[in-house]
Amino acid sequence: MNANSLIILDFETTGLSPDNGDRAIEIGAVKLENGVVTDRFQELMYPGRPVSHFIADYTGITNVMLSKAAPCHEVMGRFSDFIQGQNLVAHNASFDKRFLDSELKRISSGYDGQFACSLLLSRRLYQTAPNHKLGTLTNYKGIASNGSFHRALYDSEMTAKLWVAMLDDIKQQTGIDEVPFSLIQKLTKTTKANVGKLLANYR
DNA sequence: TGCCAGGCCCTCTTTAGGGCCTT
Repeated sequence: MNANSLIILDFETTGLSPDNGDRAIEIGAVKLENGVVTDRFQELMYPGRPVSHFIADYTGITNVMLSKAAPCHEVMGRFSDFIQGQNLVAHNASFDKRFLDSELKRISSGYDGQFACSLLLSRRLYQTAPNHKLGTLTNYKGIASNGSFHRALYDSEMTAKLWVAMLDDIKQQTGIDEVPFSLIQKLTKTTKANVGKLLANYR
């Protein structure tokens, strides 16, 4: 596993639950190496069924756009190659993990990285934020936004910027130069009340 | 036609319920 890089990803989908037949319609991801975006992945994919008005409104992704896209199995095959050997991050990772697992299972593929969740980390670090939606958090951290939320690549780019800001805050509070993935996992699992103590004792 | 999830996290909790996040 590459310790100095990770993949930040975001799915747009036909709905909330792959167990109910929902499918991915777009995948966006950036590779973050030492805090810098060094690679990108973005593709629409045809899910084999029309998307609802709600999803078209929510994402801006229409059935006409999807009718010209490659089918899910082709896109996910390419994305599987993109993420091999990398740890993974998503905002509310439990959602994206369900769709990643579901779509890769359909093509008998998988991945070897571990997931971290920027939503869970932000709840630990930014306990006074108005809420922990991606758009609110980027605004809260003064991160400039100049694109459309609810598109996969844009959301993954914004999650990457939030991620870098959170790592910078951890570095500042601990004095360490690099934040190991294991510390992220530890922070994500501890109680909110213990975050300050964990960071203060981590040197 | 109508309806659909799941993990986290708090609290008036743990023999439970409801809000927050993601599409």
